[in-house]
Amino acid sequence: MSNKNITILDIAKSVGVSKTTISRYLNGKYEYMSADTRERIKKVIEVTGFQPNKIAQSLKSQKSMLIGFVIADIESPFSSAAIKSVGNAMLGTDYNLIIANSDNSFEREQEYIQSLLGQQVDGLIVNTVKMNNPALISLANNGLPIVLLDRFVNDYKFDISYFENDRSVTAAMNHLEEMGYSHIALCTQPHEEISPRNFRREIFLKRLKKNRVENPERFVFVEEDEELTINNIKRLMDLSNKEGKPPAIICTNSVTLLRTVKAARTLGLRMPDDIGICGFDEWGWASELGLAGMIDVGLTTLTPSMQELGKHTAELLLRRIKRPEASKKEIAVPAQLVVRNSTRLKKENT
Amino acid sequence: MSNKNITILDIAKSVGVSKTTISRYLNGKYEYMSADTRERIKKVIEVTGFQPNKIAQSLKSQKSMLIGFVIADIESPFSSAAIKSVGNAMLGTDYNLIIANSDNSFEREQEYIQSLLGQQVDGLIVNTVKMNNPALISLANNGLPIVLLDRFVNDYKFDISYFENDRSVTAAMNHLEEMGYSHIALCTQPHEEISPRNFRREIFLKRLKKNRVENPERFVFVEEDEELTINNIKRLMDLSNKEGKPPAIICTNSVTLLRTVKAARTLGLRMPDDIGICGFDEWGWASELGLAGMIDVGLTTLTPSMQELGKHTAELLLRRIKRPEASKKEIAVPAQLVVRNSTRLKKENT
DNA sequence: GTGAAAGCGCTAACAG
DNA sequence: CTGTTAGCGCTTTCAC
Repeated sequence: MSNKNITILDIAKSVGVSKTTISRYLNGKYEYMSADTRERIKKVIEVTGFQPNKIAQSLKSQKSMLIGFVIADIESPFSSAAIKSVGNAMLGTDYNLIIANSDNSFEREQEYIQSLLGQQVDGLIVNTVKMNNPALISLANNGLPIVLLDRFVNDYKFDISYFENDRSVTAAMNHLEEMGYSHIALCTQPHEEISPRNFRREIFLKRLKKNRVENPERFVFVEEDEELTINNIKRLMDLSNKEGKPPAIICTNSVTLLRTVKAARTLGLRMPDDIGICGFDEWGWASELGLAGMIDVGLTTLTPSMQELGKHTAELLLRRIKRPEASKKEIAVPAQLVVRNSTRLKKENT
Repeated sequence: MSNKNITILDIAKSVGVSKTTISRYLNGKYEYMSADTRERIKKVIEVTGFQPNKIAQSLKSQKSMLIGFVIADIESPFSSAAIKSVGNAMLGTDYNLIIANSDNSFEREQEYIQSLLGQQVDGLIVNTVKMNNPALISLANNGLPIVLLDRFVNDYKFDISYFENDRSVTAAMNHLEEMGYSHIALCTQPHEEISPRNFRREIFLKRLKKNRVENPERFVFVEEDEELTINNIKRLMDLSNKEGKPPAIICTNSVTLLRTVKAARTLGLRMPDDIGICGFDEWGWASELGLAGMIDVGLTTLTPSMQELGKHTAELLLRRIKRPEASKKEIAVPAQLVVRNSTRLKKENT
């Protein structure tokens, strides 16, 4: 905080005018002063390198120009890409981002939001941990600009930008069935309170039911660690061995995707013939570099544009801040199915 | 900023005491009030959900509890991992991070720092774009707590946490020579103003000179895009074809590493026999998941602990804030050479 | 054109 | 134990 402690008053004295005039200068109200004083003020400010104290400005103006960004798991590539893209989208504006990592804890999410409110943020971007989130609803009702990131909250319409789930999962299912894989499993993380995971799971189950797969719940793998992944893959292999056709797995995010590929490798299974693996990939920069194409034989992915997600999120929030009464908007960002070798089952295997 | 606008005064009235008492309560000075009033204050605060206005607190206390974090390129995996790890290290503290992305522009770096100073940040973490940075030096001289992240600044001793370069590059060189690769090249990005790139380049050149390689500068590839990478690899292949032994490349960060692998694939070159590729890998999250092991045949990497880097950075800054006069510290975080298939040249090729 | 003064929400002497 | 008061650095009426 050691901003040389030079204040508006110092400048005023130095120029030989009052605080008021300096303040006016800072706020571009040049019509209230002579060209001469304006010029002199400019000089002094340049020489001294004076920076107006935003804290004091905020106290008066009731605007902090700060946006709170609460992310569920800063360790995941989704989050990195989200920070990057929202950050980029905020660039032209005067807003700064404060990042908080709730680390998948609802309690921490609550705490951070409280702390950010204390910080007087002008708005909040929340990648929430919980679908059931009355606290968030009440904040929104109190007029705090809030935009959700990818995850919905029950019983209230927020501004939100999210990845389109329905067509994405369906596209992957279509592709895998066409290639001739036998059983198809969905590999996800605990989902009770996370909306996209729920959506994806439901779409998947609906499809299996349509296909008259009995007891479809068997094919939803909820995994928290590698050991579980390995066991699930083993089970799946056993099932499909009886069919004479290999199985496939759809992973609902990049973390599970990598974990699944790693587990398959550990088990000595080769893609695409022993097993087909594909999944959502939100690794931002690395998507553009073609990471998925370089992993193992090349991974088939559902690749959404993180840049777009971030851009929409930022825009929604700025719009909400500017027009608190505007109607809520939900923006779906599509994910593109990029077919690579990991699911290109050779026809003779079918 | 719509914090329901409830202030310390509202609480005071509601409890029937003065602002002072509320303030004391907020600051834990319970010895200044009766157990009874304390209890009543607690009740009212809970009921109202009152949050003290940090802006006002900051104005008084001259502490914003905000740390500015200026990153050179938020798109790179290094940055994501750095944000994550510094963020984690700040968790227990009351400080919040404001992230600014200078996007490799020195001008933007300057602007952001000014803006953050205006924001009255209590300290700065800078992953600077320029070794030659008098502005940063003058800020430090003015008593602003500053910690550098990985990149040094000339002519001034800052607190800094950085990746150890000397032993890392040397270890990679030793390994590649042992495996029997002919020419070894270093693949880097423009480095004039970036200290680690300079260091790594110098260490590399010194080694080549020691090996009596003529005109060693030929083997430093400074690349900005994929096309250049492809051309450089072609040149290198031509050179080593004459030797009857394949060449190898050391990449100085994960971006160049991925680009190089991709280019080699494009050229139809297989690792490790046609070409050996290895490099620094700072992709944090993915390191733990073993990404490098999954790319192509598995990449040999120099893997530093991002967690450690972030932890040290945060600690250095907090220490500097607490003890402005403490002597400066430079902390080197070692990178571990992890040998994988991409450089395991089969002996018969030698 | 310019300035005096009040006040944003909070803290910290100083008095009782 | 509790309250009065004077600011923190800035913006904004209202007067001149």
